[in-house]
Amino acid sequence: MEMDERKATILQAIIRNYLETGEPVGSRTISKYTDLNLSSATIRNEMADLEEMGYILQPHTSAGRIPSDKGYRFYVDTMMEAKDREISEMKKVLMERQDKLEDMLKGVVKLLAKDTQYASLITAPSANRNKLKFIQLSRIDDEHLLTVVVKEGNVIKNKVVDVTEPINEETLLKLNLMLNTQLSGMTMDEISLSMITGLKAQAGSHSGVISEVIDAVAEAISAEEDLKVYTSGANNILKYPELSDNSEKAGHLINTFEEREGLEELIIGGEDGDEAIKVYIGSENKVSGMEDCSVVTATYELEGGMKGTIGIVGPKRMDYDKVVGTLKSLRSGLDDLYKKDN
Amino acid sequence: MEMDERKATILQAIIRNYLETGEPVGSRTISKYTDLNLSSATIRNEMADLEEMGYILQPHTSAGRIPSDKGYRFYVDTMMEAKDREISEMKKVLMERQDKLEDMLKGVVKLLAKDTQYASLITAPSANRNKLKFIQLSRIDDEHLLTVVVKEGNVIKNKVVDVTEPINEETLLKLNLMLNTQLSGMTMDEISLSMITGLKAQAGSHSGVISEVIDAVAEAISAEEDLKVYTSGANNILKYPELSDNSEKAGHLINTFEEREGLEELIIGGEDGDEAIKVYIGSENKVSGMEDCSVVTATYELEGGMKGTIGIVGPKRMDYDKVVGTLKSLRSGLDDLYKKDN
DNA sequence: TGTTAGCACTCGTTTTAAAAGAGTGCTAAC
DNA sequence: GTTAGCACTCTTTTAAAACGAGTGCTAACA
Repeated sequence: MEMDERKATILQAIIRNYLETGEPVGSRTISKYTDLNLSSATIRNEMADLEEMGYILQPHTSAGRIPSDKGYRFYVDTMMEAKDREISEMKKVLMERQDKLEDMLKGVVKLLAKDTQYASLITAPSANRNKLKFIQLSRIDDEHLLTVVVKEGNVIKNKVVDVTEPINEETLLKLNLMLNTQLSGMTMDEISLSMITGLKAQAGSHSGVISEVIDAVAEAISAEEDLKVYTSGANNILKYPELSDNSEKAGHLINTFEEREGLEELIIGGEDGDEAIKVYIGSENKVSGMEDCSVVTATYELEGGMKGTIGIVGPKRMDYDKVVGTLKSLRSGLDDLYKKDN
Repeated sequence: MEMDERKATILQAIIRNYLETGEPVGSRTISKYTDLNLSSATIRNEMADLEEMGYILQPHTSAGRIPSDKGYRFYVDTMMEAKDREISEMKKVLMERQDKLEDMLKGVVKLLAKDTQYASLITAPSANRNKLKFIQLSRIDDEHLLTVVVKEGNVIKNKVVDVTEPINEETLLKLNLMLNTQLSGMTMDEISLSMITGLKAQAGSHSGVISEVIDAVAEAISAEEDLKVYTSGANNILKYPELSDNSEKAGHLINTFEEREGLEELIIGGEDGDEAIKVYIGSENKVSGMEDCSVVTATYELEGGMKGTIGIVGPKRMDYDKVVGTLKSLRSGLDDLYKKDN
């Protein structure tokens, strides 16, 4: 048995209808819905075929059909008609140009959740190339030293280092000079153990401080840490019975969003293909507890190679066309904006 | 009519029972529950009195009674028997002494939610006295200057300042010296407009930079901003029908926890009385959407006068004894720990 | 050979009625 | 002041019936 055009039309009609209503759809409905002019009996035959082929399922004997994961996949891959959507409200948020990136991201994710009615997340853009721009040691008081690490892209990290004996201003100047001469422009990988040993030797009695400073640098430079995630609309999960009926699972999902733990899984690992927008249906995504969800992700890029990800999590019957369209628009919106005025 | 001892005993029994079961409690139950040796009929009379006095309510004619807000309040104020609870698991988290305060707080709030089965929040400790310790300007590149502001308690803030024309190292040194001489040790209030004007004058052609730096200082020093809130267990709300039945309201609550907005309301404004642990029942707390909840808050203090708040949000029939006991223990746990080894 | 009308059958959902049960308030007696 | 008893109220539970959406199959049709 193979998928011919008529079967595809019927499958599409079934999915469209199910996305709208959330109810299993029967042959009679399709018979009227499509302009194929076929009787419900004929549709029934075709539906039996589609079921056999694995594109649709019957929840129970006397019910209509619902799409299977395979069915959704087919739809998304070949039948979807994503139109770019107007996202004027979000553009407005972008335009207001909060001086704090954080506020902007919070605003966007909130509007996204409101607009789509699905749970949403966004990660702060981060540069891949984690080069050290410069280091600055300053004396806070006799026991504490402040280490400021500035990375490429002007990302700043601080760490307070305890010192056992006071360090005078002169030594500090020397240390600063030494550190910057040797380390600026380096990436994590390029800082070798021998360099560290060398630095310590040069630092003489202050080698302990150097160790701590190097630690601070390592911490600052390792990309993983500051993958900040903002979320909104976890409560939308309650709106979809297929997700909220099992309150155990629903709670787990909500918790994931509240604590933002494990969400990285959604976002990484998708770097291989260069498709900017990706759809994961049901068990296609690996985050535990999200087997009944679909996830759509989009990567966006700001000037300077800063990349971030936007994600939408909803029921499998999410409105793929709409979501993909929205993300597409939002993506280019973010890009444009930053290219223009920064 | 006034509250005599017997009425109080009965009221207590009603509340205790209702906290356990969540069901309206009838006269017969109380007759057996207490050791007053009274028949259900007598209890009924007393209950009628208690209802008239406003301590209990009848959801409908043929149902038992449930406590009113006034009833809960009476219970909490005069009848509660909070015992300090063993919070060994949390102590363990504290002991492990995450080098990051953030991780520690996340751990604590998570365990707290798990232990109590209510939604929980904790704010990062912050010093009240927002004195400036020192300022450091550094050159990032020709267009950017880094401002590092260190506050009392070694809290650090950064800001990148755009400059129109390059500033050389020498000028930078001068500016640094100038700023620190004049500003360190100051609080927000003490930095007057005349001082700022003076600084600008001294800075000559770089007065623009000074303005920006002052802005950074103002931003860093204003206490309000970095009231970081960590939450956990919002999903516990789903466990209590009285909160989750109205999924509109439940969603709103969950959203509040997810986005951590408006939670400050719970926490501030309670500074007046010096009771460390406070209980807000139902409409006693002002956060919108929490009329059906009770909130228990505790303030904790770390060395150096750093203060933070812990909060528990649950249904009005929350187990006050347990929650207050837990918070009491946790509070002293946090205190002890930091006093000991920092 | 593909399409369709017709019909028996399945199975979840809704409706309806009845019964059960929990609890009260009141009265009258102890 | 306390309590047994009883009628009454309202919700919850249970059971049964009716409904209805939808299917699969057969047989007839073009």
